[in-house]
Amino acid sequence: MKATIHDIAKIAGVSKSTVSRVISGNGYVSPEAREKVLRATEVLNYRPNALARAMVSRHTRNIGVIIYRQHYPIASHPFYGKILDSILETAAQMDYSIFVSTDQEISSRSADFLLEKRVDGLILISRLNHELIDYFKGSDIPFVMVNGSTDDQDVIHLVNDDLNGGRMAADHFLACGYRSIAVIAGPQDHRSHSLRLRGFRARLAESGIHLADRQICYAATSQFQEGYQFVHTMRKEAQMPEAIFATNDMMAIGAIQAISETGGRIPTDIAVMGFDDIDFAAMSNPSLTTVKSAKSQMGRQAVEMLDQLIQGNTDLPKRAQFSAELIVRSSTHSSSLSNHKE
Amino acid sequence: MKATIHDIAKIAGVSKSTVSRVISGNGYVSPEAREKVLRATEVLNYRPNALARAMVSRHTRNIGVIIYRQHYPIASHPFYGKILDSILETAAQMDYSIFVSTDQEISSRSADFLLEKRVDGLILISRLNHELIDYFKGSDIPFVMVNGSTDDQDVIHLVNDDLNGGRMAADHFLACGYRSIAVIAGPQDHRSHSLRLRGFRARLAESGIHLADRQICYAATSQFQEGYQFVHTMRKEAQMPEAIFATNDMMAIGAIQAISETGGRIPTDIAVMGFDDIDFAAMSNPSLTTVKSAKSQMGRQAVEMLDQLIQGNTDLPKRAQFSAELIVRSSTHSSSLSNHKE
DNA sequence: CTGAAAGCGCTTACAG
DNA sequence: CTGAAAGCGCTTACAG
Repeated sequence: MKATIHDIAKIAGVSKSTVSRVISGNGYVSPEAREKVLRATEVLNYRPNALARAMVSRHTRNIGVIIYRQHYPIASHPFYGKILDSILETAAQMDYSIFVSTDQEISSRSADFLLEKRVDGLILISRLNHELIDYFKGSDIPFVMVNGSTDDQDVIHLVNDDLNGGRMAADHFLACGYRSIAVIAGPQDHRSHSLRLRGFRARLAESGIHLADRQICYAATSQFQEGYQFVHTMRKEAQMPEAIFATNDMMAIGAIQAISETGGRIPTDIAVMGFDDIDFAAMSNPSLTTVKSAKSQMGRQAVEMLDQLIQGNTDLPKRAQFSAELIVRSSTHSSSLSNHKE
Repeated sequence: MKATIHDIAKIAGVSKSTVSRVISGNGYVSPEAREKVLRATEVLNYRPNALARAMVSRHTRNIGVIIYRQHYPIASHPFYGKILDSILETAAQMDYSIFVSTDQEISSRSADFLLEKRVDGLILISRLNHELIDYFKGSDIPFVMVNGSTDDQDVIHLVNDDLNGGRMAADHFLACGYRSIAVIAGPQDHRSHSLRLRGFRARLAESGIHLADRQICYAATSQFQEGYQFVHTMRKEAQMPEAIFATNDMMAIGAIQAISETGGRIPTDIAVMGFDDIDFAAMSNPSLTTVKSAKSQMGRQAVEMLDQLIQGNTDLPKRAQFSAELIVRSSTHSSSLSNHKE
C-alpha cells in the first residue's frame, strides 16, 4: 500500500530515475529494465503518489467546480445538479478528478482552491459578482463560467440561449391561440430569468400582444412556492388568464399544483408552461410543456473547454451559446390543433 | 500568487522554519517575529501550498465521495443528491474538501483515489460488492458506507430503518382502512427496497392481510416508468386495488401520473404512497404521502464519523441506523378520518 | 525562541 | 540507455 519509487528501485535493482521513467513514460528505458520495474510494481502493488507528482509536475488533474447558490439544494438541484452530473461524466472520461464546492459569493472560501494550488482549473456555475470575477481573472488559474452573466469580454462563459427560448415559449402560446397570458418571472437580476422574460414579451409584442405589468408576477426566488402562491393570489382577484408562462419549471409546477387543488383543469381551463425541462417536467401531472435548456451540453463543453485552457490553448471562443428547444407535453394544447377559446 | 515560504522568510528577515511556525501555528515564535511574518504574508498575498503541506503532514483534508450507480443521474438524483448536498454542507463546516466520483462497481477506477493518497478518507454511497468492500478494508484508508448493505461486522455503515419504515407505511394503510392493496417493489437485491417490502408485508400480515404474489409487482429498476407501467398493466387486467404502496417516491409518482391520465381520482378511487420523501413528493399533484428517509442526517453523520476515524478514533459504533418518519399528504386519506370504502 | 538540515515521493535536466 | 543531484514547498525534529 505504501510502496514508493524507492522500494521499486531497490527490488528492481535500478535507480529511482529509471523507475520514474517507466512509470511516467518519459525518457528511454531498455526493455529489460522496464520489465524488471514493471514486475516490481506488480509485486508491491505500487501506485504513484499523486501529491508528490503534482508537486513537481505543477498540475494535479483536478478540476474545481464551484456552484454559487444562496440556498440548498445544490447538488440535488434539478438544474445545477444536471450540469454537475454532466461535468462528472465528462471529467471521468478525460481522467480529471472533480472537487465540488459551493459558495455564497460573499465569502471567498472558494478562492482557497486556486490559491492553494490544488486544482488545474475551475468551473464556476451560476452568477457571481464582479469582484469575484476580477479576483479569478487576477489569478493564474484558468476558469470557465457556466450559466452566469458577465459583460466581461475576457471571461469564457457558456450560456443557454434564453432570449430565443423565451421567444419559443411565446411562439407556442401564440400557435395555441392563447391571448390572455400571465407570466411568473424569476429574479430579474439573474441572467436567465431576465432574458427568458424579455424574449417572451418581445415575441408577443411582435404579434400585437402587450403584456401589462399586472400580468407579470415578479417572484423573489425561482421556487415552487412562487408559482403556487401566484395562482392562489390571482384566483382571489378572480383574474385567471388562459395561459401561464413561468420562467422555470419549478415555478410552473407550483402553479400546476395550485390550479389542480382549486379544481382547475389543465390545459382546458388554464395552460401552463415552464422552462428548463428538468427531469420532473416529464413526470409532473399533467406533464409539463417547457423549453429545454442545454444542461448536459453545457456541463460537457465546460470541461472540454477548460481542458483546452489548461493545455494552454488561448484562442478559444469567449462565449458558447446553446440552443433552446421546445418540448410540448400535456400542460398546454397541442399547437397544431390551435384549439383556443376565442 | 506564487509566493512561497521562502519569499516570506526573505521579506520578513527570518528563517523558513520560523515562517512555517507562524503559518502552521505549531511551535513558539516571538511576538515580533510573528508580526513581521504576518505582515509579509499580507504583502505577498501568501497562501500555503496545500500539496506541499499534505506531502509532509500526511493528510490532505480531502474526502472522497464515491457514488455507486449504474446510471445517471447521480448528483441530481433526488435521493443520492440529497445525501451529497448534506455531505457538502457538513464538510464545508468542518473544513474538508470533497472529491466527488461515481463508479459502476465493476471498474476499480474509484480505487485510484486511495492508492494515490489524495484523500484522508472515503464515503461510499449505495451498494457495492464484497470484493470492493474487501479491497477497501485492505487499504489503510478509513471509510464509511452510506445506504449500502453489508453483513460485514467491521464495516461502518449508516442506514435508514427501512424495515420499520415499511411497517409505518402499512400502519398508515391499515389506519385508512385499505384492504385491497398492491405493491410496486424496487430491485430486491437492494437493501432498502427489500426491507421496505418486508416490513410492509409483515405489518399487514399481523393484521391478517396476506399479500399474494400477484399483488406485488417486482420492478427491475426503481424509476418513474416502473410505477407508470404497472398501473397501465393493472388497468388492462381490470384489477385496481384501493391503494398502492411503492418502495420509493419515483415509482409512486409514476403511478400517480398513470392513474390521473386514465381519469382516476387520487385518493378517492385509489390511494398512492411512496417512500423517501424526495423534494418532489411535496410538489407532486396530488402531493404524495410517503415515509421520509433520513437523507440529510445520513450525509452529515457520514462526514462526522469519518472525521472521527481519520482522527484515529477506533471505538465507533459499526452501524448507525436512522428512523423513518411518516409524512401524510394528499395522495392517501387522512388516517384519522378512517374513511374507507368497506 | 530560532535556524540549519533532512525529508515527504516524485520529476527533470545533466552527465556519463 | 542510466544514475546522481537538485528541487517542488512545505514540516519536523534537533541543536543552539
